[in-house]
Amino acid sequence: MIKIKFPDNSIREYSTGITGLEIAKSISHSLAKEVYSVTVNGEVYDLTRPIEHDASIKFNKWEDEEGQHAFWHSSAHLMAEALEELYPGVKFGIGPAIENGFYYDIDPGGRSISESDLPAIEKKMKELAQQKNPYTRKNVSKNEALEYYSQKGDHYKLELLQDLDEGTITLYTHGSFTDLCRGPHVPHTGYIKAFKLLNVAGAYWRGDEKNKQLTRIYGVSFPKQSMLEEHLHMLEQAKERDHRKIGKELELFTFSQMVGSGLTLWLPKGARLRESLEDFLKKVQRDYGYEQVITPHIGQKELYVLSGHYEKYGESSFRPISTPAEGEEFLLKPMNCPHHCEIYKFKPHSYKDLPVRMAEFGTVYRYEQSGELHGLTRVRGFTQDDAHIFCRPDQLKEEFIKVIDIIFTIFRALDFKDFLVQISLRDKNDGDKYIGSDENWEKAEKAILEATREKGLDARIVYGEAAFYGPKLDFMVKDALGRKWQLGTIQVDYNLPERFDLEYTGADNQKHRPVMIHRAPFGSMERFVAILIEHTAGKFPLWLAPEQFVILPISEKVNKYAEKVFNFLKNDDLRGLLDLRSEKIGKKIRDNELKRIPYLLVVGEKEADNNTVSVRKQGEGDKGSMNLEEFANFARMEIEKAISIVNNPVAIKERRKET
RNA sequence: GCCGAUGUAGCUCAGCUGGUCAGAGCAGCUGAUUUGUAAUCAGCAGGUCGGGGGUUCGAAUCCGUCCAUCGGCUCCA
Repeated sequence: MIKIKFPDNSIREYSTGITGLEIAKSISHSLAKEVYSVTVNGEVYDLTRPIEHDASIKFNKWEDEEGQHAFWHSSAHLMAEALEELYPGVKFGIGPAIENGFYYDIDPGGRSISESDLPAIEKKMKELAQQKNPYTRKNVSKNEALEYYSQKGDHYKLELLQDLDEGTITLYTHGSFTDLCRGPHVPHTGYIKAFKLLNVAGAYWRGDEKNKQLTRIYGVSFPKQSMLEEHLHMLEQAKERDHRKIGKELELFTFSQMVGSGLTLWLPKGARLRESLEDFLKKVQRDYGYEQVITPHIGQKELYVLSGHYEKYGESSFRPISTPAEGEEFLLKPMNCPHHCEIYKFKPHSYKDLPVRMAEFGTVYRYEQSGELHGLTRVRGFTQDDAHIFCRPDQLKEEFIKVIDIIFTIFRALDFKDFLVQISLRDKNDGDKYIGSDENWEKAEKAILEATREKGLDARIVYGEAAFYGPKLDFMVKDALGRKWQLGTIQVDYNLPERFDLEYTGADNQKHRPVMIHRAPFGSMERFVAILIEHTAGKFPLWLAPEQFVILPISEKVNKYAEKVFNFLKNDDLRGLLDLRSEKIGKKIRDNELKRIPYLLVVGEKEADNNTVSVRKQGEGDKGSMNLEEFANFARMEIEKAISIVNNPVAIKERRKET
């Protein structure tokens, strides 16, 4: 007999060699139907794998990552079996469960598999699933495994086997298919009731472009058909929110073959949106003691050789621009920091001047590979909401806190409620990788940790993820569909001050090296606008909407009054339109709703008589009537409420010092 | 860059196996309509079917090439 301990600390006795599934059944049949794997003393087991010793166990249901993982991984194997039956001789790479489903990398030999082949594969999978073939686990010696795969002629699996240790190797078999696999799997293929193969893509073996390209088939599966349908619906919704689609519909931006791919053309409405974001951040930054600077789009090649960026971006990016002068070369700037360092060097600095905070919406150019381009999120020219803070080491923590405040202000204004924070520190065992003294690193890391703690951030700390030039703090937001996006970043840099020989004079009348902080709360305007579009589905908050209101006269008889309302509101600093078309009111409402204009103001004879507007809010319908001043105030309040700055005592103190 | 797919009017798309196949809806223009909370009606105009080649008596339709766009290119057996 063995003792099994459950998560609630209760203990039950079972006979040795009992399986997870049998234990689950002994508790209740409904439980047994809901579990997909079982964690035994921290190791995830198949439900059908015997438990030989006393153990603490935890059942993994669909809600548990380990449960989903086993389910999707089993689905990948099911697909592999189908592929082997349909395409005899196919070779297999890896087939893991991923965040939202699974994939398998295969080498189909001379054949090519395209999306049109997926239905046939799905059909075969369905057939194999209905056979309810058990997934059986077998411990094998390395030699046995090597022999199996050399016989099969699958050199990918043989390569994988090279890296595995004797005694840890297991094979899983279901139906006619055997795969080298760590497991765990669900008991049999019949568990996989609902699935869909989503797309086919090329993927390099082991992710290395020097290796052969395999065919990757992505899929997703669920224990119930309804769950699959829900998931597919979610994917549909994501498609509907695609910033490229909405960007076109709302006339925000476009690309032109003539101008070049990856080079954004901001249309008037998109430019207005971007401008509102920039104005907002400029205002916030002014309050936090930043100074705007403006620097050119190109710089001498030597500048980037000095900064080290030439090494990183020079060869693989836009080629240097040569001039009629012998040996003179310029580079499109891939980063703003070298320019800002030169501004810092314009005059000597005292410790009393620091920190110096320099901000610029600086446009940079990097040559992304053609296949990497993607809407606004991956482009070849983009504008960073960049700033560099040059400060003393003892000011790091306070500066971090202020940047965090700025980022919070933005998140609040834009309604990003869910976000994750990651602190990337150095790996102390890998000291050679990093530039800067131990003492400085110590200080910087401590500053970040304290700043995040003081701000009450629940940050994930990752060792070894720091850049070679300094530790960093990253923010990731979750959008309305729960997708994660990397946004703002704050990075400490010891490297550039060194390379540019930046200095300040300390209280001791000695020269000291300032520390630099790079930070970009939005990241880049292009990427951020893309995220914002997908987050809001194009229904921007009032302060950002390119058109904030539209006046809809019921008939020509009230056009004069409509114009009066329009002029009144425009004078009140609101942006809007006047829809004088001779369409019926229903049509005007529909068209303007589709343009996602926040407020539709219907005016007819009734409104003209009373000096009012009938307010209709985008997506919400009729809100009743208001008089003109009332509506203007109402709109102004809504905007102010959104973009008011988080009250911050540090910022206020700073402002006083500067006046 | 690589693998696969796609590329027809401003937009969304139809056009199967090559022979009235150059179409529809929306948008645009013109006219009628003067309208009360998500599409009023009619007419007109719009494309050398991504570019440039080839096969063919004949190509949007087949082949190869270039360009662009889309899905991807380690979340490790």
